[in-house]
Amino acid sequence: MSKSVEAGLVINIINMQSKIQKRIGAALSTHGIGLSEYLVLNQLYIAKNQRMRRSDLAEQVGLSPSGVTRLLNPMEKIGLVEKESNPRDARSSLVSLSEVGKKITEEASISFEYASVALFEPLDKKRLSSLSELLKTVAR
Amino acid sequence: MSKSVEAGLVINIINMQSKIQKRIGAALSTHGIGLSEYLVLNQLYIAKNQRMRRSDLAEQVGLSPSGVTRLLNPMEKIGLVEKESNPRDARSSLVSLSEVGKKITEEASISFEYASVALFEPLDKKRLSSLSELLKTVAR
DNA sequence: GCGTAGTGTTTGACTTAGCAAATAAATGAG
DNA sequence: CTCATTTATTTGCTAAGTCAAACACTACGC
Repeated sequence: MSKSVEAGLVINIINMQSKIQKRIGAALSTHGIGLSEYLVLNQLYIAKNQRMRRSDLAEQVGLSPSGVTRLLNPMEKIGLVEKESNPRDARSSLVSLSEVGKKITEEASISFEYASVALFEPLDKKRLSSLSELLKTVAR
Repeated sequence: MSKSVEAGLVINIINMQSKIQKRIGAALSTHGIGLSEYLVLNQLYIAKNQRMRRSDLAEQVGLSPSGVTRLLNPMEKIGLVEKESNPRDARSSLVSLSEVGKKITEEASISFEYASVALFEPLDKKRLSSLSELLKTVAR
């Protein structure tokens, strides 16, 4: 029973993810956040007005809505993000990046960058952008 | 603050992983197993004598040793794998694939294949093998 | 307007997995 | 041989995240 290229790819991506989790997780832990927290912060950082609806956030970072609620609660408590009520629709509350959150995101991004570069060290620039291109076409 | 190619790649791989988890997880659930369980079964399937030490299994599938213990317990209970004592070293017990486990693995592999192929549908054969090649060089 | 269907978020119960400590056995120095 | 060290596994506790139900609000058909 020999495997298709696709199945091998899936296995390799799973392996990469577990490497990412370990290495990048370790890098981010020096800023007191985990990988999911970073993804949320980063998403808010690049959002218009640094403000988003929780369900959109869930969508973007690949978590369930309840996962976002549970993740955000402690982040609010330590002041990384702020909850704002939505004047347009009282069901959904908006989350925004606080000044502190913005600063932490910028600092954490540097670690994220370094760790990412280290992960792909074995590839030269050309292969790197080729890999990036290919993944981009399947990732979304 | 614009991101490096590497950082973008990491984000894309995380996105892929979450897609994989959802799609392949759904495909495997029809066989009553999850993704981690499949990875373990598959690893045993291709192992010499379809038999491995638990710590090697942990290594291969990217789990902690305790994770393997907890994953394997119910799998033993339903007869997918069997625990054997190791005559060479009584500390480590061997895990082997049962006949039932072998059958389930073969069936689940078909679903895994289909789901994997579907995930990479947007890529033609050439890009596919190119992606595979590139990932292989960084994954291990 | 008013009730029913739909949308966004939170909560309760559960699952999966990790880390560190405990346990159990092998190995090596003397 | 025996004690100390190292190696393999399991267990207690905890964290992170899921699903389904509950809750809160909006919007639409009549």
